[in-house]
Amino acid sequence: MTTIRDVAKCAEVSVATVSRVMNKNGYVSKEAEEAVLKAIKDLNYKPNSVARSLYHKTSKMIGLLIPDISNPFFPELARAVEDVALTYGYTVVICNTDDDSDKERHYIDALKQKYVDGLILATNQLTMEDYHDLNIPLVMLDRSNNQSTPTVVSKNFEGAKEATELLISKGSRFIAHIRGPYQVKTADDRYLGFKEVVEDRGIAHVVVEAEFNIKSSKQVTQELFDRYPTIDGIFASSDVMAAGVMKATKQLGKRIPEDVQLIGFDGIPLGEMLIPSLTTVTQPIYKMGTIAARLLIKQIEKQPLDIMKYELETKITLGETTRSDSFAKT
Amino acid sequence: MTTIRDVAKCAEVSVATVSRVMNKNGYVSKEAEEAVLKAIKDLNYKPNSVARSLYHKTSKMIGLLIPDISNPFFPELARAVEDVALTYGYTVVICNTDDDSDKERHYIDALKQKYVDGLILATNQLTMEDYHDLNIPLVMLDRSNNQSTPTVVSKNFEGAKEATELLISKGSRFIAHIRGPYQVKTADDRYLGFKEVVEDRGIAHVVVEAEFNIKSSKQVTQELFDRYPTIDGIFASSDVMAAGVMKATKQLGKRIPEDVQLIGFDGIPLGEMLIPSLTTVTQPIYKMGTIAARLLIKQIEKQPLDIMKYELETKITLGETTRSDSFAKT
DNA sequence: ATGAAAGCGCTAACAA
DNA sequence: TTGTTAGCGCTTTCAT
Repeated sequence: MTTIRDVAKCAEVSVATVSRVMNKNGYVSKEAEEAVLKAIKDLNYKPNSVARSLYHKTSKMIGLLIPDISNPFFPELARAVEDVALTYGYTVVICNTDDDSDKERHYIDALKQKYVDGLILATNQLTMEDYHDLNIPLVMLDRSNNQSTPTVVSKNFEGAKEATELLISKGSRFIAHIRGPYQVKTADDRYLGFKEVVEDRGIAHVVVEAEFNIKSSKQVTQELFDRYPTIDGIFASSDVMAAGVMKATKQLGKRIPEDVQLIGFDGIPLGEMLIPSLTTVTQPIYKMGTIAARLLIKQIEKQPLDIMKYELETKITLGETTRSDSFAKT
Repeated sequence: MTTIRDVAKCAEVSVATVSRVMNKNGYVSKEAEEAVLKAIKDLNYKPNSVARSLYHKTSKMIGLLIPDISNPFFPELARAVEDVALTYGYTVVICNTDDDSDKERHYIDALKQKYVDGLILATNQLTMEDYHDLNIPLVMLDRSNNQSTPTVVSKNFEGAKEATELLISKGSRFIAHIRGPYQVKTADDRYLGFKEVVEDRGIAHVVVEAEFNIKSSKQVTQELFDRYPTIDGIFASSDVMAAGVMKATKQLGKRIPEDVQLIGFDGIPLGEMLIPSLTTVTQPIYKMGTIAARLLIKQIEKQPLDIMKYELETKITLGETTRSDSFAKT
């Protein structure tokens, strides 16, 4: 590894001068600068970022904490964060917490010891106090929690309302909502949106809980139809869950959308791949990731934040799991 | 941030002693050790890994270079690598290269400057010489390239043969293979397996190229049926591609598996979510990731490698896109 | 058994 | 304009 000393020797100047030309600060004569630049090139010198980190107490790294990269909601988010980070010269470290507080704590410790410059939290098992004590820039992504930390979420409540209204407008009269885990804010907001609409409209409904995976939602759906065979509309709290619903209804011999209409939430690529393709509430996932990344980098670079809480619009993506002709029922 | 000096002061010993108890080497008296341990606990001291890195020229970080985390083949791989890394105390940095050599080079440079201990390459845009010059432990994952670097791949050639044979045994007589890009070794091997079987058996066939994404394969499939309406079997080089095939056939009014049988490759969770569920050649993706990670860590820790090239078995997963009754044709 | 001090590669304050 | 040097937090050699 060639160091700054090698460059200094080669260019016949001091290390300070080399440092000055690299960081473009301080006075350096034209000749000295050229000599240094040439030496850097000749030796193919790359400054050692560890040494830099040690001095500056920063690392040009940001941590992204997510529950599980295998869950198809997260790769796109991660990709967005990385793309933005790259353009600002940051490296992102993705950590899978499995919604386990010990893992989360472990990763946070490890990252702090590496002087990470900031954290994007798409998971939250710790208390806000814990997070606050970290004393580094933070952004909450997808799972909001409090007011004081910059947050990026989509309009889960409104999106859920629209989803429910869509099912009703297309003729569903007994609607089930498969909600996500109780602790998860996102799942709660969607549930509340659903609840408001069905209650307002006086629509028969039932709510059951499932995990955000296909297996759980499939099983829950089976039990649901066991008890309530006349359900004619389902709002699943995520697209992956909706896929589970489709599996279950297929097995039960119910037709989608003729017998049961289905709408998901998220708008991940999977939805389009399904047959029939999934009607869903699309979140701007990539955009959420980019905003979160920019918000974090702004904090790191001590720029003022104009907006603390981004609530992004969702939009309905019409697929084939809802009927095209309103009110028709086969 | 509390440093080793604070601990030393608190325990009334020198920093050398503190270092000794942390690293469990050198002689330390019982009393000194206890005092230090207590101080560490009291101050909630966490050693600074950047300083450590600077001295040791290692970072306990490994880099994982993949084309794109949004491609559903990679999250599980990444997850496996991370799980293993975690148990050995390593942090993994995932980098999306988009199969772009500049990006790959950029990331490799950035990682080297951070003293990453090793790299897992699930992408390869650079020459073997470039990789070799890096002079750090390497593992090639999924995309093998040469002999001298430890490699983990699955039996693409054999898997492709089995896939093709399955289609034939279940009655397909005019088979299309949608292969992946020419430069990709994996795609080549699968193509060669296909070719061997159809030629040996004298089965009518056609091969077209597509990218490893749904859009490309959908379009290619449409063109395929335009020219060869009598195709009755398709072997897609990946599951995502197979999803594209399903989309296209649906649109063309062809039934799967009655009119056309379909088999994919990979065994990603998506396959099961599809309706009908996908018959595919399942690779042990998670296992590949864990082996690659262990192989890398072994090298980093200077342990001998007993096997340089892992070629893992694939297995056929029967879904609903192939017929259950051989030779039956509706 | 323990401490003082040099050094990992870099930056910045201070001197010249 | 440039060089010398202390120091970022840690490890390890060399004295003691």
